[in-house]
Amino acid sequence: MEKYNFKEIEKKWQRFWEENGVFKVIKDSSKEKFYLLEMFPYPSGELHMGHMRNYTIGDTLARFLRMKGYNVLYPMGYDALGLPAENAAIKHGVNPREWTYSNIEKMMEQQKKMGLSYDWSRIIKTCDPEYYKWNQWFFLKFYERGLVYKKEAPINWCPSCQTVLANEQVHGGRCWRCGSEVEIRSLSQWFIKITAYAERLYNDIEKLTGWPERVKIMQKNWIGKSVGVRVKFPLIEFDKEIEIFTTRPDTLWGATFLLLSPFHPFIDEVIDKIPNRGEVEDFVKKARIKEKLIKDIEKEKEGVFLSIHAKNPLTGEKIPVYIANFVLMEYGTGAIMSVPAHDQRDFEFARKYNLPIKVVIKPYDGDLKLEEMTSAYEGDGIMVNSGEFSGKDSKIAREKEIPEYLREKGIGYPETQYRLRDWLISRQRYWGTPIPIVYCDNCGVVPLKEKDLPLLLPDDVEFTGKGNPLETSKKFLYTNCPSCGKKAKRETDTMDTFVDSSWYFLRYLDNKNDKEPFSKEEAFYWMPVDQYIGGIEHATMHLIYSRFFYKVLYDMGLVKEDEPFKNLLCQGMVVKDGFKMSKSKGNVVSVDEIVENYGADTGRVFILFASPPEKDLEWSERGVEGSHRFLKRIWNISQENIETVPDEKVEEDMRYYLNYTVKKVTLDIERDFQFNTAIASIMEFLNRVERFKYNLRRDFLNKIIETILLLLYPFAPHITSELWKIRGKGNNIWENRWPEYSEDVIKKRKKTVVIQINGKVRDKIEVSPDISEEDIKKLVYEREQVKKYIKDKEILKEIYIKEKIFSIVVR
RNA sequence: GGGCGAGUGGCGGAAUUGGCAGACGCACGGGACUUAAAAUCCCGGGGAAGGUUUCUUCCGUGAGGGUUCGAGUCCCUCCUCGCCCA
Repeated sequence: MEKYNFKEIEKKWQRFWEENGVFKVIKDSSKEKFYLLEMFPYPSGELHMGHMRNYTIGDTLARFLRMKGYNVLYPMGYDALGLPAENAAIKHGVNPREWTYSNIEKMMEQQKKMGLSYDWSRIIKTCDPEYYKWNQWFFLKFYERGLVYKKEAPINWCPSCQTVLANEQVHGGRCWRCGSEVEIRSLSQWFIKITAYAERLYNDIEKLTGWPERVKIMQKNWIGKSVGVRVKFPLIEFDKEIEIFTTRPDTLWGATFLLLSPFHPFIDEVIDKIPNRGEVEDFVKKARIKEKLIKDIEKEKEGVFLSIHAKNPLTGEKIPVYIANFVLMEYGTGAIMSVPAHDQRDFEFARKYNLPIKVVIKPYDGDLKLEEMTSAYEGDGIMVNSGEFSGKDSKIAREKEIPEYLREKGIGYPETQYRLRDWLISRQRYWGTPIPIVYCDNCGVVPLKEKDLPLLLPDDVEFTGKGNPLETSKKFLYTNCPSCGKKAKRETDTMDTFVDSSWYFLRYLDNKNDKEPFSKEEAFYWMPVDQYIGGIEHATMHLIYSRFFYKVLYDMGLVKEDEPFKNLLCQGMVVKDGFKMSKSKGNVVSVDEIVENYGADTGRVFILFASPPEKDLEWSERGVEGSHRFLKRIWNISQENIETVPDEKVEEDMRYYLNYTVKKVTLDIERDFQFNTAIASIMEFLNRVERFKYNLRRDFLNKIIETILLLLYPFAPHITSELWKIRGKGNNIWENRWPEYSEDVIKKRKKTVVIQINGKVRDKIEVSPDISEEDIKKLVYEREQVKKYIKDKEILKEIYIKEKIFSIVVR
């Protein structure tokens, strides 16, 4: 018997799979399809353990499902546009294109060494013009549908580098390269109107029955639907109204001041008409920068009086208008009414600036005294001091009566607000999809013609770290207007890379199509994705943008349903010594190292065995060795030539355990992707087989070993392929059907029934299945143990749970 | 502050969803093989007390209480940690 030479074996089978195109798939309506998708990686140049975990889970599932008879689409590609390539260009002077393509090569190499069974012929790289052409095509289609528009929006600006910074390039309010303090500037940028789909995105979360609950909750929070009213507060010093949005119209009578966001446009309108101009300007300037830069730090509630008053439209009271740093311009109208008695933040603000507090809701079972309040009462109750609504239940009144009343009086109207903002897709960067727009002095903003796509990224650009490199390309910048033919200038913004990843799963279906992004026919066959696997970090952005994109495609008639991902699995992180693997922590274990030292099969088995997929995985070198030992035992037992002395009793037992194990492994994978327990039961079975192998008929032992190989194939494909061949079973283990099990054999087995007396286990008996309660009762009371414990006692109760437990209560 | 989730041996983790807690693996201890070590194989194990040769009893799933013949699992209160949103 040869040693388990995993290096040679793995290389050999990987070559075989590739050369024979074993995992290529095509549309085949005679088979049930299964679209298995993993989140495609950014080609940073090296795969990390998180990737390996993601792909190991996917590949195991893919191989399992193929044996189950599905037509499995299992593709891979690269999310290849984006900032790091450009950073490398600035730092090391390498061309982003070369840098990216060489990284892709490296990563593919690593993925192949893991033995992943992708259909590589379907590969996509988003930086290929053949790919991003369709980003541009979608942009034009969305434009036609009124889903794309341009507007002013704030950006991070480094005054020293003369460039726009992405949020991740801002470190502690400073430029990541030169350390200058970052400014906020306003720039005209492209947006996609995702808010037009907010309601559908929100409601359809219900359809996502195969998604983890927490992801759905995160999406709901992200979309942030709230039902309320919009109310107009007339100003006293100006002939104007301030509009506010509130979900608590039942507290309108308690609004004792108004708060504006520091970004509220009204501030600029009145700034030179107020007495405390300097103070206000100061506050606003600081608040605007802080707001953008230190988003996640707990903000001290601060404000400034605008020297203006409004009139509460319901009480007629004169109330002051303040600017406050915690009011968001992005949400609602950028202005809120403050009801300090019934909102904690307002309460704190009122106390700090000595503003009036007015109680308008009392708890159902008590009183609310202003003097005694130490915090706001935010619950529901009985309305007081609220004109004709006094005495009503706040919860009931705000649903319908109050909004209707406001509408009648012309004060306000019901409205639904979303936290979700339109999607800003403009990036002032080179390594992205050019936006297919030109600016013409005659015709204004003109979209390119479809036939002129793709609009290619030019090569004559300079990477200096200053400004947008695209602006340095003479070839790119100037063109003729598609409409009038006169000289025109191109848009130099490129698209957010989330555009690329919003539809990539459709391009796999038809990656060589040069007439359309994908054929409808392929999409109708393969979509939706049956199982999507990836990290939880994409719970909101990517997964919302993709859902949105897909709904638009549905409206365009390109796909047959309006949700792209039927089932979603979010795998946990890979940690070591309690921390996420990272360079800064110095606890990184490289994929290459594991494949080199133990083999891909060992790495795969360890990753799947150490933890269930959705939980974090603690990396353990010893654990890896354990998995390697397990494979060596498989290697050895598969090739042993032993003399056996069959024993019928042993064989009968073993027949049960064989069937039981097949069932357990099958259900563990199918039910919940419980690969860890599936592998554990294969190990358990192997332990038993080794103990009793001398007492089994040779052909039965062969069947057992071969079943183990089939069960193990999805987890450890190389070693099982090799052993299958060595045993003379043929070249292609993967062409076998997944093992079947006999429910009959499992059922016929004698069952152990536990006997409990007063809740304590006192004895156990073996019974044949389907034994009647009468018979089992007889057996139970014959037992010495039972007699001992019930002697001289009164039997109060007997409980029998079929084939499990017989419980007696005595006194 | 709000929402969600988790807490089980020395460690990673099991437990058919209310029915023998700790499967499987790691680490550990003992033994076999060996000049020796590695590798491999076999045996052992939650804790405590008694018994003294493998048997008995008690305690035990973050803490406390409850429901139940029976709770890691269900309910209430609290503590700690993680994630998301403020």
